[in-house]
Amino acid sequence: MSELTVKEESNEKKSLNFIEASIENDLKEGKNGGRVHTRFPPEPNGYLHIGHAKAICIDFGMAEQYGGKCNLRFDDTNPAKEDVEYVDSIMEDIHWLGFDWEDRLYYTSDYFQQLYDFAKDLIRKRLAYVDFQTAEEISKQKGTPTQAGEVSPYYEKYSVEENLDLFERMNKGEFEEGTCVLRARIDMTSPNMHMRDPIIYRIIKHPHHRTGDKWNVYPMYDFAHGQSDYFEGITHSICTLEFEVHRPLYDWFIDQLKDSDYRPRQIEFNRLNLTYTVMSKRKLLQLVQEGLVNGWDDPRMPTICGLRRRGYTPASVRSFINKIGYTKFDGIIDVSLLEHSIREDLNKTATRVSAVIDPVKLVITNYPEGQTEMMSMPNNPEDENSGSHDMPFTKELYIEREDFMENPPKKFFRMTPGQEVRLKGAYIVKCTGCGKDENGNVTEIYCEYDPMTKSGMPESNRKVKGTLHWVSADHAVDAEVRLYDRLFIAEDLNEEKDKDFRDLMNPDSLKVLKNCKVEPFLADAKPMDRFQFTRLGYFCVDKDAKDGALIFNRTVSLKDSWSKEKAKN
RNA sequence: UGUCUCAUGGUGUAACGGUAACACAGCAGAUUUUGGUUCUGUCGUUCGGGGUUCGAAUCCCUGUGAGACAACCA
Repeated sequence: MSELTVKEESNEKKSLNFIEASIENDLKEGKNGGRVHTRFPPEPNGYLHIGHAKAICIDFGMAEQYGGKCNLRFDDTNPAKEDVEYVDSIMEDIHWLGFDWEDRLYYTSDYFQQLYDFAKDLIRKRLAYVDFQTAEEISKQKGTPTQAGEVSPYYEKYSVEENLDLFERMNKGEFEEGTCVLRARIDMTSPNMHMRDPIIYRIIKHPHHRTGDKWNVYPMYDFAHGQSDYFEGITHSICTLEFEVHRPLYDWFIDQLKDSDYRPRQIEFNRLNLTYTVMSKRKLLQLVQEGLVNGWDDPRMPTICGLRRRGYTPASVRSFINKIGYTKFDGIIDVSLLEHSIREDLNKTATRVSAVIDPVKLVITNYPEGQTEMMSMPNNPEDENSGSHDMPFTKELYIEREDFMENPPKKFFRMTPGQEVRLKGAYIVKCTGCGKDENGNVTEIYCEYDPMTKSGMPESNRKVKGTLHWVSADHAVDAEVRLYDRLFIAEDLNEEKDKDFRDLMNPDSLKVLKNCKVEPFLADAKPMDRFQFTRLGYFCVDKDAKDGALIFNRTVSLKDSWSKEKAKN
């Protein structure tokens, strides 16, 4: 489907965002030999979400736009938290979005030796020292944002040779986790906390998913990221705003490392927040682990795999990212913009089919018993080349229960006694009444059809207020339909600081309908196939579906002006 | 009583010293064999106070508000 249409939306004229402006400025000044080389650096400790999609689009997008390259680099400096499980899913998600790193797949662990050697250089230059204090002591000495830190008693305790020896012994495993660390020697009085002799190496005796038990010391993020950029020849290291305070440290290490004019530069943009959902890895993990959702790819999750299973197309996600822009303002995007993006895409591409999700029987009392007519239904009125498919029409049909009202409010244009409606693609019928059970529930609806109003006949052009979708009771196929709604009831979860986000979950975020009737054309639909259920919304076949057991996920409903009208009364 | 960053309609984003605009959302109407789509119209915006300038959303000062930073996480 539209997975392959990657570059179609890039040709529209747009003003430059601040990242593009700054890259173009670097280019104009001839920095780094006119190269643009970016990287996407996920930590393999969770699944990618739509916020990462934003990062992926800018990282790969800038490279593409300026004739450069973008590396994929797994930032695997903490073996205690990371796992190969995540590596594969991350690569799958990037590819699904339509981006490719070609042969440039790297791991920060590829540079462990270089980083280790660089750390020893710093020791030799007296710019790093081994500190045997506890985490609490170090933290206490670090001061607070408003109060300077104090110099560590280990600052000058050992000679260069002793520090070198100690660091090597740390790596040999002679010390237990937490007994000592290697710190860069910068400035304990710096107003920037990150410059107060940051820890650059700590002992972790947990096997690494790629290097096994080769190392007992692992570099911290700040000591790995910028240097890895440098080793790979990255020119623009684009990341989110919370790393802004780290930039002086990023630059400090690069200064110690560089031996030419080349230098990578960190640029920070605003992270994506969406209304009615959470975006932090920690909270997403919690939802999964506590069984509050059905896994990382639960269609209610803002994960890439969740959106995929929900029925979002890569093109729609990219178009959404394209609309929200990159700035330094920390705002929150209305999910309705995401929904608009997928409707916009699917309206052009999804085949229209008939499905009744809350069926009630409609009997056409004057239609011949046992007769079946095949009605031709256009696959997509938005696309003349999309063709059509046939749908059987019989005396007994199913229609939506909510499309009938015995005593309707004003502006109800659907089935009600005495009123004519059109059965889409078939005949105009007039409702004559309904049958009820002993509790007064409608069990059947009766109508008469006008044989002269079959679609295509001149009389079918008669003005009728309402058009209903239907399926033949004799031919309908059973299906399960899963209706999804927003996961949370609060618009901005960040505003609800005093509440646990789990208490703000929407109890109706998933409704499973088991007794749905779909047209026979759908009988052999396959997982991930996308459709528009006429008048209802966009749906895709869930991966749990099997032959003979159809399951559909609602991606998004159609816009519904009737429900708004109804709400007014 | 620190450092850094940010502040434009309800939500985002543009305008780069010269008429404040675009998208989404909302509202109203037209078209429609989907109460969908499409089309038209409409509502509504520069955080406050000073200054520079013929002219300020934009530059300067100041105030206010918001976010980030005190993990041996990334």
